Amino acid sequence: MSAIKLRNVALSHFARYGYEGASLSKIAEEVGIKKPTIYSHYKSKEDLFLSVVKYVFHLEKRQIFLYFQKEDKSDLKSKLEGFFDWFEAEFNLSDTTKFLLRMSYFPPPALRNEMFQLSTAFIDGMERLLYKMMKQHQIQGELNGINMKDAALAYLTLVDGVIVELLFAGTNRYKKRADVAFPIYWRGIHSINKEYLL
Amino acid sequence: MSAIKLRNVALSHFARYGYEGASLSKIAEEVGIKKPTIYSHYKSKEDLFLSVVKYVFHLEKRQIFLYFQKEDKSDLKSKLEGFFDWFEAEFNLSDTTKFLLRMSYFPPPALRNEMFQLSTAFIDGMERLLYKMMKQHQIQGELNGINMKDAALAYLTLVDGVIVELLFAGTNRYKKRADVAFPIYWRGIHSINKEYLL
DNA sequence: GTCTATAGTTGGATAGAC
DNA sequence: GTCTATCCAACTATAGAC
Repeated sequence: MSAIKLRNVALSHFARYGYEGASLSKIAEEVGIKKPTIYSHYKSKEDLFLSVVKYVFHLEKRQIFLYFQKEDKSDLKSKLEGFFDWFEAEFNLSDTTKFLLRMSYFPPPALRNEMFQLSTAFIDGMERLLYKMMKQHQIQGELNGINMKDAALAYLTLVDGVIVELLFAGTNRYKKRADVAFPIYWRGIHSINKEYLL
Repeated sequence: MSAIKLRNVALSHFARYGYEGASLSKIAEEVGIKKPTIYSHYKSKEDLFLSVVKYVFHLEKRQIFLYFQKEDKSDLKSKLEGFFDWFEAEFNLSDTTKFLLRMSYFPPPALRNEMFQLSTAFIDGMERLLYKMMKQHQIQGELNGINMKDAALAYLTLVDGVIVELLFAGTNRYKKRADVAFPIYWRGIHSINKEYLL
């Protein structure tokens, strides 16, 4: 009954080597079973992959939701700013995020449509979550006169821009980007001075 | 003498299917030659790949340099803002950018170090190019009191955040991100009002 | 559920004729 | 430079014993 371990090892291999680059032999080897045993759990490589995909999307959504729900940093700025540190820790802890990013950006061609729908739904969910949260802080007076939908979308853009640096340039450059770009974003959504609109 | 066509087809296949997913048989088929003929041009798949990599980095650097050098939009804001439209056109025209992004984010494991160095150098070059250009506009008085290195880095972060949306969500969402996030960035680097620093 | 054995295909790569 | 023919290793997947 190594179904869970199998899924976790598969996740890690897909994240590191891609769908085509991942080998069922090597996955089985790391799990400690023989290759044909995989087929008693999943009927094909695609089946295994899709199982991992669904698991990862569910997990990631939940994790991010929990982060923003936490009460220890109750003001919005701390939450948005602190997200980068939290994310880096998550990223280094497991391969789920790397898997999610890789398979969203470059899905196996045969599963392109399914992946597109899943990742679009995921991003939409993030946008709604952020929007809802920012709206609450607007009522509390922290974000007067700001277009919340734009602010949420721009924040997601910022997050993506910082994260891709983590993918291939490592922790140091990631942190630098976050430290530099977030304050500019934060000032950008607050400066409603018309002088700067053109 | 189909060396150039071979390189272009290989580029397109690596971009769409990844290093492992690309097949020399299929590449040869699309070129209109037989598979062993590839080996009269390149001594291995890795060799073909690295040849494409160097070509693409050279090309991309040159393209971006030329865009920012152009004189038709001489003010900085137009250039930074117009980059997104220009980039989208480039992206849809060929697979070079997709190749570059894919192989920078998720290089073939055996070539991880080489790719890391190449993409780091590329990004550094972009940062210097932007910094230099912004510095000129600062002298002209367009960007008073702004930390140029930070502004350049934040702009690259913005660009990356917008581009990744193009990778998997398509043109519409890409444009939306650019339209929403750029003005916030632009205001962010201009609002030196200390009220918004904390 | 897990194994051994193996089918069937495709992968990258080479030898040698033209 | 391009081909045919071929090699060998690796892949996904299946059959059938335990």
